[in-house]
Amino acid sequence: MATPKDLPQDIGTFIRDLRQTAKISLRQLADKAGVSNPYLSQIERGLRKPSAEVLQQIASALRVSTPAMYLRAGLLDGEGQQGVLAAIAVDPELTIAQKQSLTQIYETFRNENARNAPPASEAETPSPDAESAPRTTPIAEETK
Amino acid sequence: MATPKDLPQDIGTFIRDLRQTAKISLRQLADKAGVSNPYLSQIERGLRKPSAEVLQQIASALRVSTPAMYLRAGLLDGEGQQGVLAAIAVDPELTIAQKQSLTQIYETFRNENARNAPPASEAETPSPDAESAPRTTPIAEETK
DNA sequence: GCGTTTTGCTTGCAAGAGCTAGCACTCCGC
DNA sequence: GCGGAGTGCTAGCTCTTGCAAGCAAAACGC
Repeated sequence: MATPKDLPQDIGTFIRDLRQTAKISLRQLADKAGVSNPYLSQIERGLRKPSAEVLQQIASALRVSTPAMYLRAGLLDGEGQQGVLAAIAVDPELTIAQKQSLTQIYETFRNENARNAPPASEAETPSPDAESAPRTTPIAEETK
Repeated sequence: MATPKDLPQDIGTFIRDLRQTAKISLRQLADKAGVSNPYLSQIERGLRKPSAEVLQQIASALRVSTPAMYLRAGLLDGEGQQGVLAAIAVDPELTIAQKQSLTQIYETFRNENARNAPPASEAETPSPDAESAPRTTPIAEETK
């Protein structure tokens, strides 16, 4: 497994930024997320690499979507094409057949567009990051 | 952390099913995924609970989307309705017209499912298993 | 000043992830 | 029969994750 040193500080910094934006202490977030506060401290400082479950718990406590947290941690890709297929795959409202149909239609569309050779400049969308941030609802925790 | 015993066997069974559908041996998949074959064996039998990174590697080797794998492992929720529409909206590979078409098809499907008000017994379909499998391109590995 | 509370961090440990070395078994060709 | 190749698994090991116990410093109220 990759050592925490190989991991960009992003996820730790990301979590600390969100926490500070929400104006809650490390202990408050740890309690809310159900992880120990020393461990959360280590995560924020990049000394430990949290599992997906821990990330999920922290995301929930910070009211950030799990995929956004995973994206930041490098556990999910931010490519838009994967996003649609992924979303279709996880949609509980679709039957299997419908998922297959949508996937095929989607891929047909993409093939058409590839044939038309769309401008490369449009392929680079930094939007995933920008989307994650505004989705965070600041949590003003009262002092205990 | 939850012990593997608490984890449904689903992810291990899921991986084994996909692997067998792809007609590759445990060793071939392990090599391809970059994990040790004993460990993959343990994962398949539910004796170990793999990290998200390992799941990602296995997903890639089996040509399954990472989110689908995570979903199965309980690392992602199946909240899809928002996800699909949002993903379509941000997909850089789709034209406006295509986005509209996909959106309409998606909503038609959902309306059909809502109208059918599927019996609760049918709503719980193990078919998601079968749905994921046919989307995997069978990998016929040559014997080394 | 004091004591108390809050804050973030250090340290040592247990449990679990993931590995290597190797085993037992099956199948095949000679 | 044999050996070789392929298969899935066992066992012991190292390292990492996440924790509990506790520390040092800052903030606060008296």
